Amino acid sequence: MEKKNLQSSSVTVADVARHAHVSKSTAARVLGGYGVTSEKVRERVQASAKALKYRANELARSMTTGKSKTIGVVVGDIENSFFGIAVRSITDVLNAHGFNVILANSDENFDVEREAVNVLVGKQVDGLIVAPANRYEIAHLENLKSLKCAMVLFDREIPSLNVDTVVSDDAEAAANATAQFIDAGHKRLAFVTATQKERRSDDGEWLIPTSSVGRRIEGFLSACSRAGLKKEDSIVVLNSDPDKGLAPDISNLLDQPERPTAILASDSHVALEIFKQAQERNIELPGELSLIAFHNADWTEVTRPTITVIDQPVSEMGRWSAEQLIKRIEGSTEPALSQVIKMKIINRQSVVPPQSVVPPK
Amino acid sequence: MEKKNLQSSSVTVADVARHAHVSKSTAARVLGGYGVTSEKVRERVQASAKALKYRANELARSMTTGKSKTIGVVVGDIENSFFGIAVRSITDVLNAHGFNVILANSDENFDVEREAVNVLVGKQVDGLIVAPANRYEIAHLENLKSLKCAMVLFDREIPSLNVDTVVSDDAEAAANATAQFIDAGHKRLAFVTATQKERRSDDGEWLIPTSSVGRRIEGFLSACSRAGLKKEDSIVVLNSDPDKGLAPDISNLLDQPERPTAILASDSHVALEIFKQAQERNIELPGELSLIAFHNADWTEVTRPTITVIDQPVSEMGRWSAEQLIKRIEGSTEPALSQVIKMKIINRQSVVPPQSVVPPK
DNA sequence: TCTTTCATTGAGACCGGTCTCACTAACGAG
DNA sequence: CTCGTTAGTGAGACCGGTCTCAATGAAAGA
Repeated sequence: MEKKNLQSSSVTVADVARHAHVSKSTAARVLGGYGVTSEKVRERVQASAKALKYRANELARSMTTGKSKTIGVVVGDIENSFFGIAVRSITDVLNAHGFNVILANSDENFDVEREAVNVLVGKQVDGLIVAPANRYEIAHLENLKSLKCAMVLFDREIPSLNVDTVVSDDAEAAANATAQFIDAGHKRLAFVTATQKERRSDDGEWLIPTSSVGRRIEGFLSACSRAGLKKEDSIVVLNSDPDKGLAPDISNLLDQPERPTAILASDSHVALEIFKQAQERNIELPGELSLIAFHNADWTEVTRPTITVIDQPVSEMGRWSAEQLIKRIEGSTEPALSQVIKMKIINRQSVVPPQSVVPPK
Repeated sequence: MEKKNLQSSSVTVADVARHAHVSKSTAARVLGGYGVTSEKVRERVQASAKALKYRANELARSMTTGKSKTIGVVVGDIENSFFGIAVRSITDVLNAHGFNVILANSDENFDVEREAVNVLVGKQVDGLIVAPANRYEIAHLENLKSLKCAMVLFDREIPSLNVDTVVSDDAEAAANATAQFIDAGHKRLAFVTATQKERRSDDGEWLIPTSSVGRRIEGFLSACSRAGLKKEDSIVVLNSDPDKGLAPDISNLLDQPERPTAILASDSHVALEIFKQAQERNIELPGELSLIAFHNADWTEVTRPTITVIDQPVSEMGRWSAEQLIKRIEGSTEPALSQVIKMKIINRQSVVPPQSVVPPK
């Protein structure tokens, strides 16, 4: 009553101990829930804690235990519903196991990602779930292996890292969707993504930094060549100028004299932009343009036509990554797992044979 | 070379100091970037730090400084694009100022929210941005006022808390949208939200826990009564069974013999469900049913008809909340601000006079 | 040459918990 | 009655940083 005129600054174990007339050690045992204490003392300490409105300082706790009960999650862009759903399922699983999530957006920029990873490691996260923006820039992730920080890659693989990874079967799904176009009679196809290509590799080729997109392109191209399509009839549209966004590239694609009759969109944002621009140009869907989109976005069921999509089991991927991370944190030492979750095509109305081969009724 | 056979456990200032042949204090000064050090020593310490791959332990740093450089953000559901955008803009601002974000989903459940807030405070966050799920349950937030933890309310106000708050002008915008329906000749209107009503208050009335939704309903009802609409012609549809979701409630609404001719949807999810169910029932939009939705979701531009929306400046709200929080953390003591950000209606094609008053051409 | 000043450094307390270890008292066994 | 065992407690080191304060030594002024 005469002491403690400090305004509000936090109440510590020592304060509670003093109030309950026990040693700091004993109060800590009660409040920390470890060791042994007598019934009598326990009640007394708890009463004091309540009276003083004691709150444990988790930072101090983490300092000594070495466990922060915090996980870093690094995604491309939380605004994107793909990552929104992923983060949701990840946090649900982690929270259920007593972990909290520090969220970081890489903006699909490698430098931002590296910085984010460093900060998170500095904050002593127990683990990381990362959707790496660039499969060719992996030094910052490689460094983690020497630390006690668990890691799971989400949606994008980096085989050389040899670390737990969950992806969907991007190449196969893209190939299947492409085959569906080809089976319907399409001869000029495009794959459209908002990803940019990057620095030439040693052998002079352009590289796709985002592994999932890269694999989709592989699938698309292999299905095209398997069907004997000419190279110039299997168009891959990338983002040519990040400042302007993808819209100009889609304009170019739709305005070219021999525009494709079928497009595979790498995500729902891309599909929406294609849909919008087709409407503006009075390009009739699906008659003049067939469309398949990755990601079963909610709105793809209400457009006319409804849109055939490749449904990514995002929640399942999120859940797997979180559960696997927890296993690692709990000490699992099994060899790195690579989980591939199958996608399935949901057939709706946006794929039909190209107009030219269908005689008008 | 003879010591330090510890496998990988972290390198500390003391280790660096030893390696550089200086005291712990001096090494700490260099690595922490405070105090004064000579050029020579600085270089030597930095070289040692690099050689040993030193990484600062931010937890330890936070312990002594009392600043964790971490902010807790509690939203209803990150899967919802409204919150997705909000979190994005919040993290952008905070990251730019050196803060990290711990994300928590309340699922619009008060108990979850309270628990989340407690955990975050335990983790010594420097501040909190909260979208409180229940404006009548505020004890957990009131407690924070005695702590050194800054707070800003996002999208939902609790006047009695007297804390910085950013909201949009929900009542006014709802009233304007409703007036637009009425001006077009509609006489039977509905407001639809996924929120549930809750425990009767003392005077026997049902309460809407989500402040923003509550204010929208107020605006809707006051515009209705101002226009002289009968009470039974101003329908408010709430979620009657959280387990089943809102779909059955929308079914009921659309299947009733005298269904409304215009609906105001409280968010884009609700609007999508209404749109979908109207399509299933061959209810023609906008002829048989006019629709206005809160939130300018990307897909509202590609449906047929395109949907008139109330555009919420979500990013601006997010930015404001983050900037205001930073001001508080930096010590601002100005009286609590209440920022109201105006929404504006984006007129598209989904509002027309009701079919019965328009003679078919 | 002696004192003063200032820049630089080192020693050690501290943050708020956890945890090891020693100590006490009570109990049952021999 | 003495000894070993054990439940319960307290003292104090420790985690990895920050920060205060005193000590050192060289340069500058007298």
